[in-house]
Amino acid sequence: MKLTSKGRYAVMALVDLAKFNNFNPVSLRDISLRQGISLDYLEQIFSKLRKKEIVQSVRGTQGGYVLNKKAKEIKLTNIFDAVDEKVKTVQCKKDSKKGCNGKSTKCLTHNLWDELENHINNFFDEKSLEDLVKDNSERRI
Amino acid sequence: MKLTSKGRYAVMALVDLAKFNNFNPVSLRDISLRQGISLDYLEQIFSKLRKKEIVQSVRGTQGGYVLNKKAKEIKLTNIFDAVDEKVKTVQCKKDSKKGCNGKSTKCLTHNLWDELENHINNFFDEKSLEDLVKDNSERRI
DNA sequence: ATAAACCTGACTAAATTAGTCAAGTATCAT
DNA sequence: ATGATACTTGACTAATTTAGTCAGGTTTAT
Repeated sequence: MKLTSKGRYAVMALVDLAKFNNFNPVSLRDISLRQGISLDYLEQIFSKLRKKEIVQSVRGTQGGYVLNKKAKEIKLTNIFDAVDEKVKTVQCKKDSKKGCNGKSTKCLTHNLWDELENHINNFFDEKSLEDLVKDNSERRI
Repeated sequence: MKLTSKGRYAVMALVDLAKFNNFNPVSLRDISLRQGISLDYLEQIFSKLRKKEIVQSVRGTQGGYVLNKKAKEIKLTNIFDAVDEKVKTVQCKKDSKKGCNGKSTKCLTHNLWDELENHINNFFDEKSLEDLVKDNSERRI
C-alpha cells in the first residue's frame, strides 16, 4: 500500500499555491521550479483540480491559478478525490462465489478493510490545506 | 493508495488458519478451497510467513501449517511486514536537491506523510489475528 | 503581434502485481 | 517399500498501473 506521487504532488503544489496566493495568480512554471515537479505533469494535475473546483485558472500572460476556496475549507479528501487518488483497501468482486460479493457472503476480513478505510479517511477528512500551511510555516523552509 | 492482494490474502489465510487450528495442521489445499485463493500463490505467501516465524510447517501427509504464536500475539503489522506489504507514503530521494532529502530540506508536506504513516501503522499495531477471528465468529459465515 | 501561461489528448517506458509453472523434498499411512 | 500428500523453491509471464513526456493547441495582457 502506498500513496502515488500524483496525490503527493497535488498536495505539495497546493501548499505551495496557498503560500504564494496572496495577490496574483501563481503560475505552474513557478510551482514547477520551486517544487521540482515536471510542468507537464503539473498541468495534468491542475486540470483535474480545476474540474473539481478546488482551483480557478487565470489565462494569459501573468495568469496562473488561485485557490477557489479558503484553505481551511479544502480538505485532503477533496484533493485526493480530485486527482483520483483512491484509498481502496478491498477489491471484492461482485460475481465472486467464494471470497466476497460485499453482501450476502462477506470474506473473512471484509469488516477489517472497511474499518481501515474509515480510519484513513477520517485522517484525510480532518486535515485541511490550512493545517499544512501552518505546520509548514512553523518550521523554516 | 491501495492494499495489494498479497497482503489481503495473507490475512484471510491466517484468519482461516486460526479458525481451524484446533488440533491438526491445516493444509494450504484446504485454505485454497475455502478462500478461493490459488494454491501456488498461497505457497509463496506461506513461505514468507514461515520465514518470519508466524507459522510453522508440518511436512508429509496430514501436514500443513500451524500458528507459531497465539492469535492474540500476531498483529497485522507482523503479517504485512512478513509479506512485504509496505505502508509507504513518502518516497523522498536522498540525492534530491529540491523536494526532499529527509534531513536538511524537507519537502513541504514531509510531516504530513509521516503523520499519516503513523496513523495507519497504529491501526495495524493494535489489531491482532484474535480480534479478527472474534469479529468474524460473531457474524455467521 | 507575441510571449506567457493555460489546456488537452495521446503516447510510452518502467515498475509492480498477481499470479502460473516446473521441479523438486519430506513424511505419513499402508 | 511405496505411493500419496503436502511442503519448498525459483523462475517465468501477462496484465495493469504509474509517472511521466510530447505535441499541438487556445487565451489574454502588454
